[in-house]
Formats: sequence, C-alpha cells, structure tokens
Amino acid sequence: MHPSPSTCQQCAQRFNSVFCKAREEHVEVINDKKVCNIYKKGQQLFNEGSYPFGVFCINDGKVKLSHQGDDGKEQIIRLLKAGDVLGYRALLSGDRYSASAVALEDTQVCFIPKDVFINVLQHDAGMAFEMMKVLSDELHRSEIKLTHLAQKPIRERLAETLLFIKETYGFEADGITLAVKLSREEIANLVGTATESTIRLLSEFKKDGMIELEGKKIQILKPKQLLATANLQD
Amino acid sequence: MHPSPSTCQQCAQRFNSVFCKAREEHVEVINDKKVCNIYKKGQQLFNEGSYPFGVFCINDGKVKLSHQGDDGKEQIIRLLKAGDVLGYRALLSGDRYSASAVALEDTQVCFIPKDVFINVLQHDAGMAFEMMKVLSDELHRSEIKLTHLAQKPIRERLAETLLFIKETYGFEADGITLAVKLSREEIANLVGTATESTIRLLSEFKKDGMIELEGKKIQILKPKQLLATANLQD
DNA sequence: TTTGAAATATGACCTTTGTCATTTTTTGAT
DNA sequence: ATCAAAAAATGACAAAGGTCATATTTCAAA
Repeated sequence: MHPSPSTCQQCAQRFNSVFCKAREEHVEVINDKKVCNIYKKGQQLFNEGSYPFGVFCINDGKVKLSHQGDDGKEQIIRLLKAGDVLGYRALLSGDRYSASAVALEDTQVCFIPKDVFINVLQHDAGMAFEMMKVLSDELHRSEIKLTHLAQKPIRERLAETLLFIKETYGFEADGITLAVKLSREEIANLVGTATESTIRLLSEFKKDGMIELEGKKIQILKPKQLLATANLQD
Repeated sequence: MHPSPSTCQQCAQRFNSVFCKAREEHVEVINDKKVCNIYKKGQQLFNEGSYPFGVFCINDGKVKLSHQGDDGKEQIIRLLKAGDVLGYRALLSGDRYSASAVALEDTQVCFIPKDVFINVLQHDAGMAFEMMKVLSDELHRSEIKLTHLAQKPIRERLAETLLFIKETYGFEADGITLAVKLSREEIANLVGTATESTIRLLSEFKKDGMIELEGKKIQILKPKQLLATANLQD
C-alpha cells in the first residue's frame, strides 16, 4: 500500500479521474474537506439500502460494486480501481444505495462529503461535464452487458469477462497474470451464472490452452483465442 | 396526433422533461434552434453506428430504443414517451450511437442541435443537474435489469416487463388495456428471451386469468397477481 | 373481397445451464 | 505443522428455455 498523498492537488489520480477538469480552487475545497481511509480486504465501503453522505474516490486498491439479487445471489455490476469514483449514482438520483461496495484488497479511499461534491458540481461546468461523461460511459457499458446477458452463451460471456478484468486491472509484472484475485464465485457473479458452470468452463479454457490456473491466479496464455471465444463485434 | 406546439415555452412537456429546471433564457435559445418533425410508425430517428448531431425530445408519441445483438437479434433497452429526451448518451460520451431509435406509433419530435444543447448544459447548472439525474436514473434501471436478467426466470421477467410497460405508457381509457401496441417479438426483445417463449407464457398468463389477449392489445385483469408473479423485492 | 405475407400459436425435441452430491484442494488460524 | 473450514473441482441429473417444424390467424395491399 502506497502512503497516503498529502493533498488532492498532488494526488497521482487527479488527472485520471472525474476531477481532471475541475478548477484549482475547487480541488482545494475538496482537499480541505476530504477524509482519507484505508479499507481492509473484504471491508465494506457502503451497503445497499443505506443513505449516501458523499462520494468515495479510490486512491489505491480495488473495489467491487454489487447488487444483492432477490434470492440473495450477488451480481457484480462494476469493478473499480485507482482514480475511480463511486457512490455518485445514488447521490445524484437522490436514492439510497442500490449496490454495496466491498474492497477486493487493502484499499485507500478518500471520502468527499455530499454538500462539497454537489457544490463543486454546481459551480464547475468542466467537472459537471466530466461527471456526465462518466455516467454516460457507465450507462453504455451497462446496456451492452445487458444485451450480452440476454443473448450470448456463458462460454462467450466468461471469455468476455476475463478480457474485461484484464482491461480494468491489467496484468502483473509477468505480463500474463491478471492483477486481481477473485474467487470462482465472484467471477460467476460477474458473468451472471452459476459458480459450477464458471469452474467447468475455466477448466475447459485451461484444457484448450487459452489460460493457466494456479489457485486464484489466472494467466492469459492466448489473448487472441480468448477474444475469438468472446465473439465480440464492437 | 396533437398539433405541434408553437414554442418550447408553451410545450406541454416542458416541466415534465430534463428541461424542467432550465432557465427561461436558455429555453428561448433552444426554442429558436429546435426543429420539429413527425416520424411515422416504424420510422427511425437514428441508427446504431452513426454520429449524433443533437438530441431528440419527444413531444407526443412513443419510441423504442434498441441494440442490435451480434447475431442480429434486437434487444430493446428503453421505451420512451412524451417528455423524454433521447440521443444524449452518445452525445455526452462523444461516441457514435450504440442503439437505434424507432417510432412505435406516429410521433412528434423536436430536434435540438448538439452545440445548442451542450452550450445550455454548460451554462445552466440546474439543467446540468437534471441531466445527471436522468443519467443516474437510467443507469440504475439498467443495472437492476441486468441483475434480473442474470438471476430471474423468464416467467418473472415477463410479468415484470408487462408491469414496466404499464408504468411507462399506462392504460387506455378503459383502465385495463396497455396503451401501446407491441408485437410478441418486441415484448420478447424487451424481456430478453425467444419469441416463442414469450408467446407461450402470455398464453399461460391468460389461462391463469391474469391478462386478456386480443391481437396486440393486452389487458391486465389481475395486477396484484401479476405483481406477485414478477416477484419483485424493491 | 381476396389473397399472400407476416404474425401468432403450438407441439416435439434438444441443448444449455443449473442443482445437488461428493470429493479434493486450498487456506488461514491455532 | 496441524486441522477445520472454505473453496474448487467433478459427476450425475433435472429443469429451463431455445430451436425447428408446422399450423392457424391476422392484416394490409391489390
């Protein structure tokens, strides 16, 4: 875990986040009011059903955002990394949280109180635009996933999910190992399928030589073949 | 079809849309630059893959927004009615359209050029906020649907879809007939299933006395039972 | 009104995927 | 290092839902 940055102004994620277009004066206000915290792996940042008091900005680490299905089954709807903001959906809609956020590893997070965030959004058109862009991109992602969930077989969706994890978190130093540890169940909850189906298909992918499995470590051996398996058009 | 309103200022949908919080001066600008049009049933407002030149505001009528799946199967991702704006997602993301919009009946639409819309958003914090709220609400809806698609059986999803259609378009004067005509295939593409499965389940719902079918007209006879069938928790 | 195409309906069947049971492996706490 | 609990793996089976074939009905154009 890297040491906490002293200020938002010097934060490594500043220009890698929704705040990239925010004016200096507003970044100062945010810096004054922010509260930084470290969440241990497995700790919850917020919980479905409770009211938002602000937004969270990830400085370092990884977080999953998930819905609780009616039968208690988790559906992971987003994976977040350094520079990502979360908690804005409920805040902007004026709702309770409709999803829970849990740290996937020890994660350093800054909390920005609701009124500060809203106030900056109201007075900084650049940042407001950036926020709209973030929302639009998420909406796009969600709608594409929705279509694939409705129309594609699990095999394709699992391949797509592995590539998505790669896009989000990248590889470790070796250049082939996915830089995040997820349980088979979590991968299943990302794909939207039963854990056993995911385990079976991962074994098949391994047998086909596309990936290598070593505990929770997943290595992508043949990215092209995996991409072909995902059968993406766009 | 109602006559076109002379101005945005007097538009019946003004306070029923994303423009509800826009300042008077900005509504005037929009009014000056808008272009109104009527799209016949089945006509396309815009097509997946092309570039957006502005946003569309529905004055009267109904529109479906859908993705083309990789195998050519349609997935309907939104149903729009008077007061709804569409085309903003691609505009704000700086993308091409990722979905196509088609009129479900003769529909009166105003087109607002990109630069006008963006300019107003930049100078009107109230409207920018309203836009963020619209985006957040859509994102919420999409994520819930995603979870249900991954976790719920078709029977429940079909019941939910019928209730969703009711929420969106309401009933005809008789108070029980859904006020929109959709083909079985369109309903299937909304539910995310095969047309035959939808037809079969609609027949079952009818046999159970929950609905009545008469061509494309669908009557909701037992809303409570339908709600129970949908098995919604939230 | 006729007529042909499209939409709806229905049955038979098969594939995909989920569920349950059981074994094996991994992991973390002592 | 040991042990218990959790996670992963695997097989057998069942259920859900999709596909295909084929009526039947509806509807719009001639």
